[in-house]
Amino acid sequence: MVRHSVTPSREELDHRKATILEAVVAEYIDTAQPVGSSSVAAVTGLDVSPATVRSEMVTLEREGYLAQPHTSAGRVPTDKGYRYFVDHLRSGSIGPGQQQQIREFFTNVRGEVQEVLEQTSNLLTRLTSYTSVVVGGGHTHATVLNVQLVNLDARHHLLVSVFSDGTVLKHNVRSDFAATHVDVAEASRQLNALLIGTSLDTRVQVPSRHDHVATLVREAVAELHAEAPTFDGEQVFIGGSSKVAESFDGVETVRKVLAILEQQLLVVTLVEDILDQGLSVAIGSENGYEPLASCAVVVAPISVDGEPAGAVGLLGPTRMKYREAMAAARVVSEHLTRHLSGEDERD
Amino acid sequence: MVRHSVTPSREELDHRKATILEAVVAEYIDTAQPVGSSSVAAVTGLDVSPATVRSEMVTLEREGYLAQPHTSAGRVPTDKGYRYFVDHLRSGSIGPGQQQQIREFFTNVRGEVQEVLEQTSNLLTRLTSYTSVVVGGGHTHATVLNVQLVNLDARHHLLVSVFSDGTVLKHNVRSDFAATHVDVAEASRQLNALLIGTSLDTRVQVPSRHDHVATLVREAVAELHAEAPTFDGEQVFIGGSSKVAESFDGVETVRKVLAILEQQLLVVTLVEDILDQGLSVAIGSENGYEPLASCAVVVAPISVDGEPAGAVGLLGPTRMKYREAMAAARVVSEHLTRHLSGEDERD
DNA sequence: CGTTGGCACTCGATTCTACCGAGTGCCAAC
DNA sequence: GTTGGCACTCGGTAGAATCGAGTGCCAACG
Repeated sequence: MVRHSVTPSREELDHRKATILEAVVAEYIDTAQPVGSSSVAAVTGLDVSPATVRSEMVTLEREGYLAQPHTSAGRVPTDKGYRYFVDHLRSGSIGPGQQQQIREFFTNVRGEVQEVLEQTSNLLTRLTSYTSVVVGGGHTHATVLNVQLVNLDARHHLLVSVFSDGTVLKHNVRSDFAATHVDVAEASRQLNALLIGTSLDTRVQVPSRHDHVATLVREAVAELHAEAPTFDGEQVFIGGSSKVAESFDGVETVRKVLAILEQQLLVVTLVEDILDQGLSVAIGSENGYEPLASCAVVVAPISVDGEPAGAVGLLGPTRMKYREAMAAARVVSEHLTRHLSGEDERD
Repeated sequence: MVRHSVTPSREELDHRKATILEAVVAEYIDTAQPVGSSSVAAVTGLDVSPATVRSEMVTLEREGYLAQPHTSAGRVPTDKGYRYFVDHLRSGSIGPGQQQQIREFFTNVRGEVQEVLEQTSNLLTRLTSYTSVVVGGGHTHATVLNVQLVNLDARHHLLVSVFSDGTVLKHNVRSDFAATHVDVAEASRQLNALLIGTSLDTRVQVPSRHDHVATLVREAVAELHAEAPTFDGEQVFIGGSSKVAESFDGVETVRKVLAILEQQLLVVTLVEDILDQGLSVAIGSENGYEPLASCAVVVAPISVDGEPAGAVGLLGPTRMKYREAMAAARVVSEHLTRHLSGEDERD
């Protein structure tokens, strides 16, 4: 986590400071109001006076865990404060009702991977009422099971390729000449011979002859391999964008966050950056996008047959309910991993 | 639309009333402020005093075209007022810059139909800064060009079908028995013989034998035809949802509208309802969804080879810039129609 | 020395008042 | 039918007063 890589030497706080900090964060998450010393004194089991709490708070503020909106208001957690809170969260589990809901979902869900991912995104939103993100992809190692070249008309053809993970790709192939059905059928045969068992990054020996069939084959292979860089097939499904309007109050903030969510590529990068850092939560500025400074993103990786294959994520305000969100993301990602690895029957 | 069915006899307004109404609507769209009699008197070429305008306004209000937020504020258009305005809009055209932008877009865009539609949605948003909707689908009459059954493992197979419009569908086919490659290849052959040239609603004669191959064929055909009802393949692409946050001020309104946009099926229905009524704009309550009461939706149909094939739409506040929005929707839909009908070269 | 109660102080939020002015409705005169 | 005149309405804004939650500081206490 960030703790290892980003903040090299993270100080620990003594028990009392930690308790106070956690109380402030918890209450602020709950109420969205600056938290005062007296309510902290009341709620913690510390049995100290507000005055003592205040003097500790001064320290915590100096060390960057807390902030004051203005002199003589209560304290509000900083990103660093949230970070401490999250890192010291004993990971909770989710309610039995939600357990049930998730189990039900995964026993009933059927259909294409994409649909499953999309539905999963909706599930996460229902579970947490935060905006959810499901990134799927990374089947780079899938191999070709079958390819087929199909005539659309004399000069337009469609290359359909089936991969071992069930993905189907299609590519338009044009020819400058009118190709006969026989040409196409023969090209199709050759393509199969050439490509079956290869993955997209395998170099294959294409015929160099100049007849129609060879040209078709070359074109088709070129088209297919042109896909390689993007084939990762990263797909994003975003659910519950309307929750953004609930999570943030400034219309302007809502707009900014929505604008980010619209850029799907950016969302993928965001989620993967977080995972690459070994994090499971990115808080405020940690996520690296200024418009998302008031957001926290919870992520959990998914894998297929042991290979990383995407992630699920939840986006909410920095004062999000971390325990619930993290638990939901974790449990769903585990189910999804199992589901995609084929432990369930698919339609 | 609504005019034909809902408001059977739509009265015309005399010239002066019409001018005043239009001035009010135009200014309100521009400023979002209630419009007073004097500014109307100043801006119209009518050469009448504010007092006269006022007395006309009283009539317009009684007839339901205008409303007052409160006594002694200016007037604000009602849905009916906007409706009159829109119905009497001499349809404008779009700026040369935008023309250019659209032309450029359509000469450069390439790739799958879906991607084109998605990109088009983004284009519309860029052009108008309203949320845009592109509904594609309705290739019900496409016929099968080629099908292919592929082994995933002994009991899981993938049926890949290519249609005359370039669509590719895939379906999982399970067998209770371990199918050999030979079985699958033979089933594949038979499926081709059976299905090529048929459309999804064509009944085909499936073999009734009980051997492995026949069972596979039956399963595959069943799977494929199960798709028929939904095959319409209605797809929605929504662009610029962040614009919602700009168009409306109440956070609550923003939330409601976003929530509607999340339900893609609902969006499709909405757009199609409007088209079915022969409308090109639905204003406020006309669209039939209470949460969209403060929205206007501009639509324009698209077709492929003469067949209706979806629509483009723009969603904004009732005080949207109708002329621009309608022009943009119309022009883009025309381009898209031409593009999808194959008048341009595709990659 | 850490802890505590006491206390003056700060400053956003709330309430109240006064007031301004855009815009209306009405009416008498043209 | 149109117009200028005029009293009236009522939302919006500005300023003043007040409130109170919460702070910082300090002296006293164990």
